Amino acid sequence: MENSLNTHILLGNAIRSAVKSLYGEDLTESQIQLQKTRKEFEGDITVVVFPLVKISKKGPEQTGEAIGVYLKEHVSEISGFNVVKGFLNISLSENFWLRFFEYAITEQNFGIGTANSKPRVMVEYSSPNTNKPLHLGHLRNNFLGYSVAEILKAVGHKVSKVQIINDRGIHICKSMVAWQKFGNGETPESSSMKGDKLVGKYYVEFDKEQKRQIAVLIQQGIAEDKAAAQTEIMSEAQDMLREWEAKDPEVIALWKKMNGWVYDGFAVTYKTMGVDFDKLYYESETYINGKDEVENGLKSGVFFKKDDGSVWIDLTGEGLDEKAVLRKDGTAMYITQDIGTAILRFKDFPDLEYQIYTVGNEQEYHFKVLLKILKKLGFDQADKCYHLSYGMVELPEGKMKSREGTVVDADDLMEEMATVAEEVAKEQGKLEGLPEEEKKHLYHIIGMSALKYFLLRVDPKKNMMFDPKESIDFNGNTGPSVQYTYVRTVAIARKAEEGGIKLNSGFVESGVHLNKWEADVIRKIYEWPEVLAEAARTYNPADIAHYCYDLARTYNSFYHDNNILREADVASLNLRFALTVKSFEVIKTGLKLLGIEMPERL
RNA sequence: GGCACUGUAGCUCAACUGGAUAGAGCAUCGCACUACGGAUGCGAAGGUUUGGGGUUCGACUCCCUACAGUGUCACCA
Repeated sequence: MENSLNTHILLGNAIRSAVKSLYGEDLTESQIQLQKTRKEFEGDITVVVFPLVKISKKGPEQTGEAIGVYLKEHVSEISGFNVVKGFLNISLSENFWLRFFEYAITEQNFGIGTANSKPRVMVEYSSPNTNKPLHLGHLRNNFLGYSVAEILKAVGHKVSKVQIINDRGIHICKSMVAWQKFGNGETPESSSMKGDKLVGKYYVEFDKEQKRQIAVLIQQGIAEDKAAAQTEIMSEAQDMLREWEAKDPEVIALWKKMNGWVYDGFAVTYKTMGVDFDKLYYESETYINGKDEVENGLKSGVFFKKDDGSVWIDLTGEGLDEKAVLRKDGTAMYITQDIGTAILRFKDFPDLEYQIYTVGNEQEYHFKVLLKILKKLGFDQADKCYHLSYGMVELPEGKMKSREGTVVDADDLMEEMATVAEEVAKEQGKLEGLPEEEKKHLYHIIGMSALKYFLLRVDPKKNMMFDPKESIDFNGNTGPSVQYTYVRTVAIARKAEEGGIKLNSGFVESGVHLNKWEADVIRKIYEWPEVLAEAARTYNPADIAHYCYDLARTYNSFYHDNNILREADVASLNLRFALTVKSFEVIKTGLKLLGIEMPERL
């Protein structure tokens, strides 16, 4: 935005020269405090004068008054001011707001940065294990990671969305063993199950058999903790892992087959979620890099070897513990693989500036350790790795918990959301008379918006409570309610167009006066670029969600008690039409960054 | 037990990073509307920001302390 439309630059400079001329001193950046004027006071922008009283050596009111007089005299955009306690409230002229708005409607990508104008950022999210289906926790993870990536893209970064697939290790061997023993050659086709569900089923089967065998051993007088490691089925899984590492052709073939099923299943789930990836990393490939890095670190003395052959790092000097990075049998661990992957990624993308890991907060310690290790290995880009940590999602007691455990399956939940959307829509008589196929699509869109909006509107780092019923309400702070407002603005815009009202500029010349509502909406739109920039800086999509909701409400507040297309002269009609169009453009852009689709009708 | 995060209206969440009288939505109550114990609109009520100290012009925000919740402290991932 040009400087004459940027209030911070405009007022910042003016205040600087005001203080210079009144009191003969230069101000630092931190002494100029500007904020949006609160609703209950008159004005647009507020200068906090407390930091200036030390310089003026006068009371806050006096100081504010003096600066206010100076500003009004020297800045043509300022139409008035008032001082309340230590707050100087400044009103900007209609001319300023109209000029801004004319600028905003000519920018089709208002607020969005120039594509690829900023350094590359990598966002990792999802990163599932391949032995079981995606669950509720993955939903928050995926939506958060996807949204952050889209936000960064919107402000101009090159973005690579990636995930690391944990396709290797004892967990997948468990599913394989169980399938061999109990599967009778069952496939996704023969059982008409999603592939990930099928493999997950055998993971559970393994667990059952394991428990059964443990019970038998305990009966034979073996201690419980030892029994777990001595079962026949467990040793079969361990054998299989060893065979896998030795690249036994039969084991590898089975591993590929079952992982293939899982990927097919995941693909369906990701499609429903509406997320995607630019590049996939597989642990089965990257763990080698990790072992190499450990090897190098061992030579340079960063790591040390214990008598049994396991390799460690001593982080007690950092206030952490000793940490193993390689098992005594030389096999790689979770962290080994992560060391390799981090370094590999910066090699894969030489222009990579920053890396964001979207991973749950239960792994905060893990990442602290990982970054320390990378740093000790002399990998300076460790400072450019950020753990985007998020809290757990809980559900209201009882409902929607799957039979056995506490795990809520992602596919089931998303399907349930569409069903609830259907119920609510039917109850309220919406969508009547639409073809069945279109209805189905809309139920899906509504259900997903409810889910996404609800999960994203909460500060990521906090644990949260997800209530499906509350999330899908067409009133209140929900995705569907924002969608609903959006659809209404589309209808109004359509009606205006049919009525021959055209979107054009020239508001400044036409001499329109802004009523309160119009001024409110313009001011709200003015905030958009700042909100987006802030969200990109803090990796927090919640800011965007709240903003979109606020804008929708601000817009709505007028719609409810006025017919905005009536009772106005031509210039005002044009302005209102333009406000309608711009409002829904901004809302649509905002929600798109959250991965929420906008229906054309509802 | 050590470390980390969290604690705001009955419930789910905000509060522009130290600013004005702590805001929304559900739920509740009142009014309007009416085929309706519904949907909608308007309005009201709801708070010692877990307790206690401190820092300053000013604290939900920063510091100390107590309490409560969650996570984590594996040759698991």
